[in-house]
Amino acid sequence: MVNPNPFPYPMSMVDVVILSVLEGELQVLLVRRPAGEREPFPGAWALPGGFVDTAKDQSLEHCALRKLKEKTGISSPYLEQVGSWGGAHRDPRGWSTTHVYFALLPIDASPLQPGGNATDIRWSAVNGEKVREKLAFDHPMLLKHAIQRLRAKVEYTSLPAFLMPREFTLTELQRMYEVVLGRELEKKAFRTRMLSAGFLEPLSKQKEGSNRPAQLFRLRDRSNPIFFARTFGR
Amino acid sequence: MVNPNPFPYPMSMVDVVILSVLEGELQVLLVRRPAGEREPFPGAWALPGGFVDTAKDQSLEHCALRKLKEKTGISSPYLEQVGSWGGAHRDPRGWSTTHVYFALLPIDASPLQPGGNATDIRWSAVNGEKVREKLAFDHPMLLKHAIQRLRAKVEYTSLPAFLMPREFTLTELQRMYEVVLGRELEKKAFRTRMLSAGFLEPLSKQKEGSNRPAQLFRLRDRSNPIFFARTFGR
DNA sequence: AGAATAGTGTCTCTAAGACAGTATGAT
DNA sequence: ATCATACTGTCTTAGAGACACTATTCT
Repeated sequence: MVNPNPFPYPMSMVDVVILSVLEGELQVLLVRRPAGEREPFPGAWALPGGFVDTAKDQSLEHCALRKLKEKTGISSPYLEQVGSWGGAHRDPRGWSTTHVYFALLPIDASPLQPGGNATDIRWSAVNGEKVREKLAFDHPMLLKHAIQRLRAKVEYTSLPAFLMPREFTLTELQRMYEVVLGRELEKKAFRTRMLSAGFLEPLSKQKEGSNRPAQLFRLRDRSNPIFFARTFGR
Repeated sequence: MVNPNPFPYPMSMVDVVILSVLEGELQVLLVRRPAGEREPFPGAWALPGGFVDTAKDQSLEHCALRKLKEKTGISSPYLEQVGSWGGAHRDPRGWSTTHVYFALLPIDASPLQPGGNATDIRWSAVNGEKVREKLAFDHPMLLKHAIQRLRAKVEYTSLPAFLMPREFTLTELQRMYEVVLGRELEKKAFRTRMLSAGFLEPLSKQKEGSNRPAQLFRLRDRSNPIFFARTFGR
C-alpha cells in the first residue's frame, strides 16, 4: 500500500499538563523552549511535550508517559487525556495537532523543589486557569482546558486522592480538595462522603501531633478514581 | 524553519460517531470502505471519517464538521470530542492517529431512512456498545468509548434534548433519555428535574392526540447542554 | 362511560449544609 | 487547664424513588 494520502500529514505532538500541589498551591510543571534560531518561541516557557516518536512510542499514551518520565522520573501517575487540538496556525512551522494529557503527581513524589533555581524547568502556581509565565504556542488555552477538566471532575470524583502521599488523614485529603477547587468544603459532609464511598483503607496507625491524633488512610486502588453520584453543592 | 522532526509524522484522521434515535433505538451512521485492492478493510463497514485535509480544514473540529456535512448534509449538530487514539498498528498502512467526535442528530433531521437500501451508508442500531456489523480498524473500540461517554453524560446533562425535534413534550423527552440509557426513569423525578433546571421554554401550544393534550416545549439554547448536580439514581 | 395519556400529591429516603458539641492528644 | 485539631450529633433542606391519584382530551 502506497501513499494513502494526497496531502501532507500534520505534525503530531503530545503535551502533558503535569500537576501537583506544592506549598498549598496547585502548580504546573513548565519547561523552557530551546533557544535556537529556527526554534519557535525560543526561550519561552511551555508545557512539557513534543513530537510523537513513531519509532519509540507504541501509542499516544505511551508517548505521554515517556515525556512525563523524562521530565520527572515518575512512571505511573494518574494520567488522563484531556483532548486533542489541531490547526494550521497553532505552530508557526505549519499545520499541527497536539494530544493533551494531564498527570497528577503525589505531593511526596515531586522531583523538583518548588520555585527552584533550575533555568529550564520549574513549577508554577496556577492562578484561576493561568500561570504567571507567558506560555508558548496555544499552551495557555491547553492549560485552561486541563484545569477546567480537573476542577470539574474533582466535584464528583476522588481525583485529589492521587495528589496525596501514600498515607494521609481525612483532614489532609479535604485540604487537597479545597486547594484544587479553590473553595472550602463542609467537614461533616466531606467525611461522610469519603468514608461511605469505601475507597479509603484505614490503617492501624495514627498521625501524631500536638493535638488529638488522626486516623491514617491509604487508597485501596491507586489506579482508578471513584465517582460520586452528586457534585459538591455550593 | 526546516524539518523540525527527524521522524515521519503519523497519519492524522478524524472519525465521527454520528448518533440519532430512530424507531425507538439509538443508531449510529456507518459507511462502507472503498473496495480497491490497496485499501485497508475493503468493503467493510466503518465510522465515517478520513484524513485531515490540511488544505481545507482550519482545525480538527472543522474537519469533523466537514465530514458530518458530507455524509448527512447537517452543519450544526451537537458535536463533542471524545478523544484521540494513536498507535503503530491500528491502521495497516502505518502509525496513525485519529481524533474522534460524536454528533447528535435531531430525530427529524435524519437524512436517510433507517435500514434503507443504500449499499454504502446505513444506520445501525447500537446494542450495548456494539453494532451488528464488523467494523474496520479499531472502530469497535472507538464506538464503545463514544457510547460510554454519551451514556455517562446523559446521567447528569441535558444532552438527549439535542436528539429531539424543535418542539417536543416532556414525555417525549423522557422516552429519549430512556432509549439512550437503556432503562426506565421515574416520571415525577424526571419532570421536576427538567422543569426546575429552566432550560426548556414552554410554548403556547399543546400537542393534541386521542387523549389529554401535552404541553410543548423547545430548547432555550440549542448549542449548550446544561449540567445537573446529581446523576439519576438507580 | 371508557381508554389513554398528561400531570400532580405526598410519603419516604439519602446525602448535603450548617454548626454546635465532644474527644484526645501535647504543653 | 488550655490549646489545637479530630471527630460526632443532629436539625434542616433538596431532590430522587415510589406510586397512587387527579385531569383532560378523544371515541
